[in-house]
Amino acid sequence: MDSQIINKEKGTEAKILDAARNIFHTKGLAGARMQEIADEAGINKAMLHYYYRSKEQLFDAVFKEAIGRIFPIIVQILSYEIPLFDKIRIFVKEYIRLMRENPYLPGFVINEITQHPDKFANLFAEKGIEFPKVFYDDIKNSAEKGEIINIDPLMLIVNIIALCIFPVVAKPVIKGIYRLTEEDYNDFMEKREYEVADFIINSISMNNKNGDK
Amino acid sequence: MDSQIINKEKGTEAKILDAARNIFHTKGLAGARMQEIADEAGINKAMLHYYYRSKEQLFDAVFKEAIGRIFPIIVQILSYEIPLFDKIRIFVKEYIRLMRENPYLPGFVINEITQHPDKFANLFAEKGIEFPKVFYDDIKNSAEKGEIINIDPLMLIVNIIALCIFPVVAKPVIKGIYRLTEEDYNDFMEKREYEVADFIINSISMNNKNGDK
DNA sequence: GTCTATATAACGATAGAC
DNA sequence: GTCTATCGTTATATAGAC
Repeated sequence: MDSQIINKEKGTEAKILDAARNIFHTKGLAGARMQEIADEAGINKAMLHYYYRSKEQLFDAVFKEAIGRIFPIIVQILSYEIPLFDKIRIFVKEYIRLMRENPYLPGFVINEITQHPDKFANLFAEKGIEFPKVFYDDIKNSAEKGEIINIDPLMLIVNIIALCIFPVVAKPVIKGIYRLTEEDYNDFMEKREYEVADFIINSISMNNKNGDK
Repeated sequence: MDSQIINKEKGTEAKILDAARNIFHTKGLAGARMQEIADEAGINKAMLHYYYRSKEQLFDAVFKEAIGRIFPIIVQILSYEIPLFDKIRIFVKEYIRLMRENPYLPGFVINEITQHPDKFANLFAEKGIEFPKVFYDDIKNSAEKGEIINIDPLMLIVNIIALCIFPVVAKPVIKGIYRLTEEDYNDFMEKREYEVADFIINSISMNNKNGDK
C-alpha cells in the first residue's frame, strides 16, 4: 500500500483516485477521458495504467467507493433503536446533508447502475449490503399499532429517499426553471433539511398537524 | 419536409430520429455511437451526416424533442382551473403514467442538462417554457385561505415532482436493493399513480386523514 | 438519396528510456 | 516509479461512385 512515503504529501495512487473521482462523478464512465484524469491528478497518463491497468478498473475503484459511501450511512441511521418519527427526522437531515456535500454522488451512482445493472448486482452481493429490515419493520409495526396511517413500508421508504435525493440530482433543472441563483438554491436546500421531515411526518401521522413536533 | 413519399412507410429522416432517440435516451450523448444509431435505423452511417450533419446536431434534435415532451404536459395540467387537490391528483396520475411510458426520458433530460447547462438555458428561453405561475399561486392562495398548511409553494412543487420522477429514474436501484422482479416493480408503480397524491394531500391538508377523498 | 471506401482525429493502452 | 513516444483501435466525418 504505502510503500515509499518519501516527500509527497499524498501518494500517486491516492492522487489518481481523487482525480478519477472528480472526473467520473461529473462526466460518468463514457464521458470521462483518461487524459483528463491524468491532467487533474497532475501526472502522466501512463501512471493511470501503471496503478490501475485499465480505465474500467479505475472506474470500478471509484464506483465501489461511491457505493460504500452512500449505503452504509443509510443502514447505520435506519438501524438506530429510536422512535420512528425521530428516526425519520435524523435520517432526512443527515442524508440531505450528505448529498449536498457530495452533490454528484447520487446522480453518478443512479446513472451508472442504470447503464451497468450487472456490475451493481455483483457489488451488492459481494459487499453484503442490505437495506435495513429494521426500518421496514419499524414502519410496519407503527402502522399495525395505529401510530401512523396504514402504508406499505416500501412506498414510504421510496418517498423518503425521493424527497432527499431528487432535489440534489435535479439541481440544474430546478435552478434553470425557477431562475434560482446558487444562493437561492442553497437556502432552499437548507430549509429542506428539516422541512422534508415535517412533510413526511404530517403525511403519515394520525394526529393533527405537527402533533409530533 | 416530406418531399418524396414514394414507397417507404417512414421517411429516412424520421427513422434516423427514432433510432437516435432510442440510443441517446438510454446511453446519453457521450455513450452513444453513430454506428449504433445507424444500425438501429437499419441504414448507413453516412445517412446520419447527410440529414443531420454532425452527432451534436442529431443529439440536439433529440434533446429538444425530449424537452418539448416533458414540460408542455406539466404546464397544461397545472393550468387547469380546478380545485387544488383535484389538480394534484390529476397531475400525479398523469405524470407518473407519462414517465412510465417513457422511462428513460427523465433520466436522460436531467443528465444532459447537468452536463450541458448552457444548452438547456438557451432552449428554455427560446421555447418560452415557463413553469406555470398559476399552480404556484394556487398553492399560495390555498395556504393564505387556510385550506392547506402554510408551505412554500416551491417546496411543495419540488416534493410533488420528486415523488413522481425519482422512482422512475432510480428504477434499477430500487429493483436491485429490494430484489423486485419487473412485475413487482410495475405493481409498485401502478399503486403510486394514486397513492402518491394521497401522500401529498395528507401532508398539506388541514383536515383529518383522507378528509378529501 | 444511398451506398462503399477512406480521411482525420481521439482514445485507451503499451514499450522502453531513465 | 515516472516519463516520452508510439502502437492499435475506434470514433466522427467526408469523398465520390451509383
